[in-house]
Amino acid sequence: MAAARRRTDGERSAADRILATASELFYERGIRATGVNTIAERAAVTKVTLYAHFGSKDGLVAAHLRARDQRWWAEFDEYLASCTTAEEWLETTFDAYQAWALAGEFRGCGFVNAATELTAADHPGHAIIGGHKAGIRRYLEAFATEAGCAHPAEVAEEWFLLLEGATVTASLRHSTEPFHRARHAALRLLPATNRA
Amino acid sequence: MAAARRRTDGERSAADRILATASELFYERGIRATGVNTIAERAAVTKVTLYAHFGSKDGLVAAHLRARDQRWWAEFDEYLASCTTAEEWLETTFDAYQAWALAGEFRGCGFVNAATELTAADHPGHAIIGGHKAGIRRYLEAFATEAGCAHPAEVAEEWFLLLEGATVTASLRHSTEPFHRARHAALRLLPATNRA
DNA sequence: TACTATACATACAGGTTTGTATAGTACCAA
DNA sequence: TTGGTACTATACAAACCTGTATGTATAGTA
Repeated sequence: MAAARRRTDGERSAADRILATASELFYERGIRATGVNTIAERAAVTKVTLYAHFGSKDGLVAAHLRARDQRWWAEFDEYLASCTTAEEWLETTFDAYQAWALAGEFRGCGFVNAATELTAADHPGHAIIGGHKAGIRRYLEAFATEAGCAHPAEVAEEWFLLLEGATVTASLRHSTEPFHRARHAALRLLPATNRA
Repeated sequence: MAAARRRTDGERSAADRILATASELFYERGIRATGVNTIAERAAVTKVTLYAHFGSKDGLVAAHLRARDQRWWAEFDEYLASCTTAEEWLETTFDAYQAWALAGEFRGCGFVNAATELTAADHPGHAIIGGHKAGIRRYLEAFATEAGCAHPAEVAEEWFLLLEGATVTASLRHSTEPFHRARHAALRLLPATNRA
């Protein structure tokens, strides 16, 4: 029937378009609230193509989470590239979260939101989400170790809890002030365990 | 056709059964994932009765959030009834959260989960959720004031962020350890702002 | 006795969901 | 020129969704 339009040079592949569209809609509207029909339509792709690439909606959800994880680390690393001391890293981490919340429609952590929607305990997404969060905690622990904390794992965990709490609260309150407050608390927790 | 079975003495009304069932399923499976058909069936009630009482699914969601808020405060107040000093209140607050996470299937904060599912910004649920969280913050601020903190609002907010972060993290990790860690951090944040 | 409230049963409308089946088209490389 | 890849278009199955229409039965109250 209609033509399979030949993809011109700078154009993204169908798979790329599907994944980008899905990531956007899954985050902004939620996973259950976003149907594959809508994704296919917005990506200017047929449902057949979508299923050929991702197998199922759950497969697309997993791919979305993997892609989001990659994007997250790329942006985060770039944000922290100029830091030198551990204190600077720590502060900039909270600033990075705040900047992220200011850019575009903020709906909290996409991984946490996905986890609450994926009620099937064996969904492949849960492993990706867990890995993402574990990675952040390792990152923070490296800061704490570098800062010479006596118990780096514990301080890192406390920073992590502040970041998670600030993310949820900033989303609910439509404000970035919680990140500022969390940063303040994190700095106060740093010397107390360590070099007092 | 079949009888409208007369409710015997100790038996709950249809409305009560609907609300209890909905609260259970909305929390355990999520709001979008729970259909009104399922709720009616599990509550041993017809869909017509459900709609007569709550008007719409959104109406039922709002009623569920209101009821959950009431239950929450009742349990919380009871848990903190025996406390006398502000420090004791603070510690017991974190213990109460931990105990809550241990009882039954823990899926994080039902209000936060609901907020991420209710993508319509004008859904009546959002006001209830916001009120619930504001109430907790006020409670914490009262502790901080009683403890003689110089900046009670700010310390209370930091405790609040720790509680929120611990709740999300405990849910994702299927562990209550985050509450223990959060309590530890909260206590370290108490004297630092205040009576140092 | 008459009225009202509450709940029942059944059926359906109209839409959306995920996923598949079938057939046709455009391009590239051997 | 032939075959493979990547895609399009349309149509459908089967289940589920929210919400309503219609009629019936029971119990308390005036």
